[in-house]
Amino acid sequence: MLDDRKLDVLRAIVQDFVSTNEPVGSKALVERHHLGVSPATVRNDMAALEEEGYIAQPHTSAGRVPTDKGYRLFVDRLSTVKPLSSAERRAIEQFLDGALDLDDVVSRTVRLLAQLTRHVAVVQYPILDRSSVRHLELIKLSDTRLMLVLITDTGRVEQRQVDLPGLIDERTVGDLRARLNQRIAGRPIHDVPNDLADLAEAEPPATRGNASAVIAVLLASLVERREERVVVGGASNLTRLALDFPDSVHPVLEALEEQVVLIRLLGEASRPTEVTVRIGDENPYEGLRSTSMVSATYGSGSRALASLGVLGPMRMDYPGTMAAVGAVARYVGRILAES
Amino acid sequence: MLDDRKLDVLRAIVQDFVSTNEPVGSKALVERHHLGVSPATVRNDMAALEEEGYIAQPHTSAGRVPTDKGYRLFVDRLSTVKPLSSAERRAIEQFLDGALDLDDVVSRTVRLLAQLTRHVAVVQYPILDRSSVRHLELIKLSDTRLMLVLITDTGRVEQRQVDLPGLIDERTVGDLRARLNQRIAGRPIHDVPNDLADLAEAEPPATRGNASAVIAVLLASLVERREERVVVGGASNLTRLALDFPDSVHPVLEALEEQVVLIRLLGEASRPTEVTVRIGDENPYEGLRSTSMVSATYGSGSRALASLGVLGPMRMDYPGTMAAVGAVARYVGRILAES
DNA sequence: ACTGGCACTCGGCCCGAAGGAGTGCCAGGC
DNA sequence: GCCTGGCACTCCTTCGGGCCGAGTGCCAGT
Repeated sequence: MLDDRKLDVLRAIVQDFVSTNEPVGSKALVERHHLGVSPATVRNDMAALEEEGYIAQPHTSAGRVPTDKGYRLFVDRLSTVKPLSSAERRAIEQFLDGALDLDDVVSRTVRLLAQLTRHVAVVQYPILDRSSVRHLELIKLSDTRLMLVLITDTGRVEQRQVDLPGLIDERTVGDLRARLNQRIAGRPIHDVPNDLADLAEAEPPATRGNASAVIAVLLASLVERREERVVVGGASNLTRLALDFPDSVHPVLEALEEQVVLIRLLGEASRPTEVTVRIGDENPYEGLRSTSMVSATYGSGSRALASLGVLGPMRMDYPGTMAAVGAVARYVGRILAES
Repeated sequence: MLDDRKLDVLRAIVQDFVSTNEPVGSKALVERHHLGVSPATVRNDMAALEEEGYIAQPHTSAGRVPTDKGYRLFVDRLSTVKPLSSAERRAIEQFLDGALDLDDVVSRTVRLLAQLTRHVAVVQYPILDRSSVRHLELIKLSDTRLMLVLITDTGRVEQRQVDLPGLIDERTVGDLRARLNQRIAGRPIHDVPNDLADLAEAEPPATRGNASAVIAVLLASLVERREERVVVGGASNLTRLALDFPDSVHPVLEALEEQVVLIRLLGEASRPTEVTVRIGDENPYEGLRSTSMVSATYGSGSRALASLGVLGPMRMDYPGTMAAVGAVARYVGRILAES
């Protein structure tokens, strides 16, 4: 049905359309790519490709434009990996190497991705549930109030205030801190609820109320932020390519403000370091029907921590973008593993 | 020069233009506002206002549009404070009351402001330099490595890793922690460098190297982030009003990504709770020449912590926006004072 | 000092013509 | 049987001209 030449034609159409943003015609195609056949032949192939739904005409007497399905085929079978230039490699290292803490890693990564791909970048914080406890700190604010600070091995810091049912002194705070850390330091957050299940009961009656209050707040903090955080950057890249969004960029910008949507999009990415592409109507969210998202999961070692990616028009340089997103994801994973 | 009626005319022009986004003519003016004079008279007034630079014509035979100077006069002398509706008041309380920690306060504030004003919201984190130390925590990661966590009274948490020149044990870490906190807990960050100036020297020789390393990192962390953090939200409001930006929204979006620009804009706001308006070309930044920023400083008590505000087209509802920004700033200040 | 009247200006919109890119199809050649 | 050159056709885009109407500035009159 689709012989090699037809696939070549499709590839050429995608490449030309991506670079010119204009429907590409048969004549222009044979001029710019050495297909070895005449425009008339190409026209026949195009008709076949259109029949199969890989390309479409904006109107009669216009050239062809790839459809979502066409881009999909291109990404799956027709594109070759484009290695990063050494300049890009260097940019990644220089950009990320001086990061001070997790916030800094994330914000630098967003800027880096946006600059590298010239699209909108989206970076998710390491998912709490996939991290481990590094340390739990209790700070006495007053006789009935503590501040609880949870630090994870990925560098996330969560803090909460705890109102205690009874009075507490420094000594007891210290004891409680020691006991809690003994139980949960180094443990996956996922297991913490279990680890602490019986701790309050084992506590001497005098301090049991306070201990329970602390544990309750701690456990609550682990689920509250289950809706994880994402950071977005490079939104001005949208307006640079405004022509590519038929219904204007407004719905896209709106989608970018819906954390939930972004998290869901990123969340569906696959295995660590593998790059996922979601094209046009493969997108679950209405406002993103004319966009593509290229994402990858980053992690330290074999542990997937969270995902990052970029969002752009369907007409994008898939090989280049995929290479950049993949490289950044790998590098971020490495940095987080080190710290 | 500008008698009362001319000012009335200017006020009417601003109000009409803000609500219709069309140059307003003399006839429409007398119809919609009971000025008590004929269109011809209004035309004379308009000519005078144009002479003085308060209004302008997009082209001959078009109505008049306020200039930057016209908006300025309107804001300074012609607008009356618009009290918030009770629904808005309630929205502010409901939105901000459940905030868990500082990150949460900031992100909720951004969303609240964007929703309330329907413009782009910008919120700055409390400036480190204006906060005080609540607690400094040292966590031993390995024999030569500590994590340093600084918690301020405004809820900011800064963390850094410290590589030590020598070995260290838990006991020494505890001692150092205690000594540091004794010196700086409760102190304004501003004074910390002074407070710690002689601490390293007073340290016993055996631990002096490590103590110096910790102090160095701590002091560095206080200046590194001197470029303070801001959070932006509601960018989709820009495209909703795309018509209002002659050169498209692109430069505005770009400016929004320049943290430095935003910080500078916010930083020039005035005294706590007072609302500042910067209109069009009063803006120091090129890309924001066709926007207005309404900002206010928030603080706890009399202490100014940082600023927040919204950015929108010059054609905005100044009284309403100013009221909203002011109210939110006051409320945020109150919340931070409580915690 | 205000008003009604009037000539004038100029952008927006509609329309039709010209131009051009691209297609589909067909008949002929390798 | 597949490819090619040729040709008629479609339809978007661009451009120019003419009409319309909103709005102005000015002037003479009250």
